Amino acid sequence: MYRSHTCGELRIADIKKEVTLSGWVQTIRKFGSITFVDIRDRYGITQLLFSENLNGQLDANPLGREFVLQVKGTVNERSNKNTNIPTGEIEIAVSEFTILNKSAVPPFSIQDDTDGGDELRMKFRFLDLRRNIVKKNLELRYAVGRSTRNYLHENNFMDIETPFLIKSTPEGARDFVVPSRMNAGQFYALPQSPQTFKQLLMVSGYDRYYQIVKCFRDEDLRADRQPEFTQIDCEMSFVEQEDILNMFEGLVKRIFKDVKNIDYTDIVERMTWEEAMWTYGNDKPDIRFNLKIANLKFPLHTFPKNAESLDNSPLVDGGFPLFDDAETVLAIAIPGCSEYTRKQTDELTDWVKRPQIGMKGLVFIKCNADGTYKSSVDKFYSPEKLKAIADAANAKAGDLVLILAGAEEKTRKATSDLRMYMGERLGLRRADDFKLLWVLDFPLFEYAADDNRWVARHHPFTSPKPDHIDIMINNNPVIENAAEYLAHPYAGIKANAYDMVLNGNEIGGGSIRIFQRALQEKMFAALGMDAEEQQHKFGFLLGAFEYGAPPHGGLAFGFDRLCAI
RNA sequence: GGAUCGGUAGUUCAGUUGGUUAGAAUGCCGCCCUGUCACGGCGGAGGUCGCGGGUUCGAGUCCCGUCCGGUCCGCCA
Repeated sequence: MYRSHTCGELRIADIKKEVTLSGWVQTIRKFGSITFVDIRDRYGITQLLFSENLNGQLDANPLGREFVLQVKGTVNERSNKNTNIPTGEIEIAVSEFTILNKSAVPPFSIQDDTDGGDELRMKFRFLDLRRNIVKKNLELRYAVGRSTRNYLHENNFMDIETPFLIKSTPEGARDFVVPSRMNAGQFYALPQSPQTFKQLLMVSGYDRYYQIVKCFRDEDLRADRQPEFTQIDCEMSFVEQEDILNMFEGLVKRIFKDVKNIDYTDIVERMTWEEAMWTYGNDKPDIRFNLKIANLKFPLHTFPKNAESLDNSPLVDGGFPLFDDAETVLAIAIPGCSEYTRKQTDELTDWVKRPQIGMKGLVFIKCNADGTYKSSVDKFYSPEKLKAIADAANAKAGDLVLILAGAEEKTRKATSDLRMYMGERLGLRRADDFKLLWVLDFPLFEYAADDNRWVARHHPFTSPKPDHIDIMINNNPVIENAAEYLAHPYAGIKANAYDMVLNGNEIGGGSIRIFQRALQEKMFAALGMDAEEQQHKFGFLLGAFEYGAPPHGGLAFGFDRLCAI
């Protein structure tokens, strides 16, 4: 852990040189008249050797760990004293030293493999930041930012700052607010994203804009979500979806090259949102591994629309009440796991029953190597039927078929989680493997059952697919019966919106925007805003659209998440 | 707002069915060791068991309340 091959910028070639250096002392080991001290500076850790006559002076100082030392000395080549073989490392034989400052005993060990817990390290963040591993993260973040700026600059994007103390545009997350001194009782909002500003910049003719910018959303935390985060925010004019996809997969490939020296030469895969939900149960699938989901019963509302009728379902004749009553039955064939023991299948059952997943149980079919089938539902199904189900799940001999049944949304999410868990368990989610994916054609609207109204899935400035605009304009958004919202025309309207997914993480998303006042008004109306409210909240944008707003679109990457991955 | 797990030495944690003086590792302090590098050896200091109340002959352990932290759901245009 403390081994170093360099000292500052010194190399083996610098042996015998006289040097001066300063740093934090991390460990001290004494052997009679010799003392070894590991000193850490911005380049790494180097060992100092204090000889007999200096030892006393060092000894005379009651030193805590992590005090600051400046030393003068000579660079030595380190060797194994028994064999006299050089180790390829260097050390400084100290001739003179000054203690620049002393330190209290640190509350945790300042090493890569620290004993400090999260809370303690955050309290003493300034000590945590001394750790090499944390410094490496900041360096990586800097490199990603630099690479981004270089790429966007070379592609004629311009970095333009937008204001932080702004008018609240309440839609979506809760705003952070700042009290105004000038207008007592009134508040500024902090931007949730520079969305409307960058659209105004497009109207102004700055047709390639970007900004690496802080955004603020006053929502509860998650492991990968913070109230204050950074976006790579971009917007372009006179473009279509295809232009955006090409430009920004170029950015991510460039970051891979600059930061990790990875040549991402594969074609970035694309799939529609419906396909992603159907095949992976998730709008941000990890496509590093297969384990696709088979839909044994009801589809995600008619997708794929004309592929197979429900009569072809292996479950159509019934026989097992749990499946017969379920809205959705989903299966995953796990290759080569038919030999799972009772203990292992029980483990999986317990896993899906955890509160986080919340399923009541797990049905499995073992597709034995000899062509027979053994399942947890043997008493409900004939061997022929089991074979039909296994075939529908694309299982081969030697596979284990896992089946979940229940309400559509919950079951699909649980199956998706189970897929990720099995991928992890089988070692298919390799950390050195990177797979990019565009998910396209998201629904424009989402139904908020609590409020009995439509909300924008992406944001209210997102343009519908061109051939869906008519549907939107010619239908009333009001739903009479909440239970039948899926029959409403709005449920089928797709957006010109896209997400970039990396290894199962949403790293960026965006859309082609609405740029005509009439359509934007229709969109606001569909979300339940009357003319007065529209004018009050978004009058500035609607007004701007009247002055020759160009077609435009863009996207934003989650900078922190991208760096984390 | 809801569910769930946790809080014990500086730190990371163990602590059985409620039962003697609450332990380990590491860190810290002292002594020993002339090439260590997760050094080694010997010794020592270090605890309001988050806080408050209750049950009991007896509470780190059981119950109630409360505070703090993690994870998940809601939420995240």
